[in-house]
Amino acid sequence: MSDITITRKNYEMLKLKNQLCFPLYAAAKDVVAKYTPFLDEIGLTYTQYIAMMVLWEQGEVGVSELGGYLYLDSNTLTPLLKRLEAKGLVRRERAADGDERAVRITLTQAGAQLREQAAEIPAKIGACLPLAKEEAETLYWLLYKLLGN
Amino acid sequence: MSDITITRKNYEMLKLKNQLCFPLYAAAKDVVAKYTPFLDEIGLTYTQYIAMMVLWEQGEVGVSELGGYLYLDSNTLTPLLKRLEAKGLVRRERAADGDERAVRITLTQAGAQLREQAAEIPAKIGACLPLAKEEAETLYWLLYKLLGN
DNA sequence: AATTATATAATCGCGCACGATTGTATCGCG
DNA sequence: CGCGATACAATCGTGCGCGATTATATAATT
Repeated sequence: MSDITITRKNYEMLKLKNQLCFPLYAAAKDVVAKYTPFLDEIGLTYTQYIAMMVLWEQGEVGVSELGGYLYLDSNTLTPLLKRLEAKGLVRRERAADGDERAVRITLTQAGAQLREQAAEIPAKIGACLPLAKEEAETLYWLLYKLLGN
Repeated sequence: MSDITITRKNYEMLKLKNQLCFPLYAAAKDVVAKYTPFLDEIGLTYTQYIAMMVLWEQGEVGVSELGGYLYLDSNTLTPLLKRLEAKGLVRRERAADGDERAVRITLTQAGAQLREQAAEIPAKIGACLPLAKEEAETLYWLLYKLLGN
């Protein structure tokens, strides 16, 4: 082993192509971008869409409960939910009887009805991702493992 | 098969847990968050860090060339590079002789020296990701396939 | 040479993300 | 009961991302 190898720093790991995080970062942006044309049709952003998905499934949630599903906090969710409220898709109200701190998010009729159009999207996205079914399942599994679940 | 199965819409695919994109989105944020304490020590954000990585490797790049590596455009990069310039890490200059449209990004001495501290980061990150080496390699490969490469 | 097309970076606007703080309500404990 | 700790949502500031547009310089075409 030469003196050079010993004394010089090894910058190999610092190259973009040797990083796991970079393709993760880039692929996440890329896939969200694939949603955009479909989400534009129903007037939602990607983050608004996943928030609506939780509401369609749960019916009613609190802000921090929603944040638990989405890995987001009130600093992101409060303005986002206000925008969904402005579009007439959700209601935000503090229970008059119960805990005055908690804000309950519920679907309006328009918000509930939007589910029907949204239901077309997963299949459309699946069709334009360049992964075989088995690869998608492996990726799904690895991502949840990376998330620590 | 019952009438209900035929007439009702199937919302199964619309559930968060059946989506591939959501763990991708969440894991990307989560891993970037793991970088933050290390990047704080050298005063960079994650996006600034990957921009510096390209510069450390390439020495000198144009704005759109950099965008080609990072999947970003001038609308994101111009203000980011101005912030790196304000920190004294890069220079932005139009060639007096050549193409007056192109902006060349070069490292200052401080920017070049920062590489040494940054070189510690990949190993630290690798150590706190809950994936075995082989899993990380599979994930890496699947992400690049998803990116269309 | 004049005109049109293309390339390049910058600018603008909006919606996230997220660290940090604030204000209020509820809970736990003595 | 009182009071400190905790929970909850909102607010604030900064930095991305990105669609859309703009300004200018270069290239291509007639």
